Amino acid sequence: MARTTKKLEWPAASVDIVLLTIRDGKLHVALAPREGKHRHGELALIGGTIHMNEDAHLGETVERILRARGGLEGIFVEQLYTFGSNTRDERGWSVSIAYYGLVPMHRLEMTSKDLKFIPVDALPELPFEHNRIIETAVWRVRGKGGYSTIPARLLPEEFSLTQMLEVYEAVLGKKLDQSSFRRKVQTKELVEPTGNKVILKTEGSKRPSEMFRLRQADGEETFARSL
Amino acid sequence: MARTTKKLEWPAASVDIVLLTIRDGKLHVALAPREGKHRHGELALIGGTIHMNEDAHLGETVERILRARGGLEGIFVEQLYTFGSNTRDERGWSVSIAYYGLVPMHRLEMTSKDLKFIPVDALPELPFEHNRIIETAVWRVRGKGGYSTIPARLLPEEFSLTQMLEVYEAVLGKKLDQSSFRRKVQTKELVEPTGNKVILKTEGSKRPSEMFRLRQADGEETFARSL
DNA sequence: TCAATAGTGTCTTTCAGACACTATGGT
DNA sequence: ACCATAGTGTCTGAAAGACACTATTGA
Repeated sequence: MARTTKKLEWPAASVDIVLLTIRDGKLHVALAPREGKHRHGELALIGGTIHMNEDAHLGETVERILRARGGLEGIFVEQLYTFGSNTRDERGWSVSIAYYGLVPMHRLEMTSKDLKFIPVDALPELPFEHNRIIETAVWRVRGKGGYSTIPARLLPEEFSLTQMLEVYEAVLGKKLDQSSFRRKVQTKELVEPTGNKVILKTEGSKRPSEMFRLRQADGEETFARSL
Repeated sequence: MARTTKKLEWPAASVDIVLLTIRDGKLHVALAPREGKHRHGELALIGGTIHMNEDAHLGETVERILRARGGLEGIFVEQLYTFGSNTRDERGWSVSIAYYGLVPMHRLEMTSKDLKFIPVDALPELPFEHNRIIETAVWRVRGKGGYSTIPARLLPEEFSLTQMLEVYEAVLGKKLDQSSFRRKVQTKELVEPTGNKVILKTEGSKRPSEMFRLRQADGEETFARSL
């Protein structure tokens, strides 16, 4: 089919990661100033190209990028969507394989110096269709995610059910009933007690909470229903 | 970062489509013998490369491929997942942006001559990780899809509720209760009557069925539940 | 009037949502 | 004893699953 046997040209391919976390009860996304020469210094999603000699598969590209960004390892990451067109990058046809990741709140600080966390509902105009990519990630976490244990990945290893409730409220953007939430989470055995009791609220703390950890979800099961 | 400014090499990128349909009450996938010189004649998913001069975005690549395959237009297609590694194609690093599509049963015949429809649970060994891609598509349709109106895209424009029930049974791989199914589908207003009554079963037909069409789903809403 | 498929009614169980209640421990 | 937060009990209503029932037509 190719008219000549000259080497095929492929579209530029990169991996972009929508790193989400919670600050002040609201979802934030991590952005960083671009380092190369193209659009140098502009805020954008963290990302990079596939290093064909180092990376065996896309997952390794993602891990490498996260490691380079200040030692983020072992966080929850999932592929989001692949965006490709001849308009999203002025240099020509490009494909962005987008992932999203959830960073536990307490690990915010240890991430690389020049990451900026911006509330997802107050984003500036970003290059390369990154606004759209972030919207897609938020939509995914709120939709499919809101009814699964995925948002719990925003919590520290050990957490109280009140904290967990608050994370779900932040993600879904609405108040939830405490009683129903506890019932669901416990009867479905999504969490298990660690045996510890801790007083959490910074001031005016009274009764300590039972602490829980996420029960190893076999394949991130969703808590949905049937037809 | 690049050691020299020689032109960057990008991984090979292609789009592969898992075309699903129902035959004899079971899910089948469309495969075609490969046409290029590499692995010529081997059965594989339909797909192709991005034509950077013709295709404005990935959606157009998909549409072009489907058109080339015997005039499939206007069928339901959705992006599935992107697979990328240095092992899935022996020629080197490659990325496959996979889509899945649902072909209404009655349009089977008009598709290109050399498409073969194989039951998804009786696939031969396929090249390029295509088995895994098909598994992912089936898993997606059964999971997320099973609780949405997506499987209804396997039906003709106009269908009876019994036909619809049968499609869902085929997709989910289990019997469903007729009464509950009708209730759900009607109270949620997923379908609307066309006003026609038709006798469907080829032989020994008796009472005619009300015919329905899919009500234009605003954004393919899922019928799931809450936390 | 019978055969065959289309379509309905109703009971039970499950579970979300609402909301009032009790429990614990620091001050 | 009091207060703030942790955690429980219980009622109601919606909807799924099971299953028996009625309806409509052709032959």
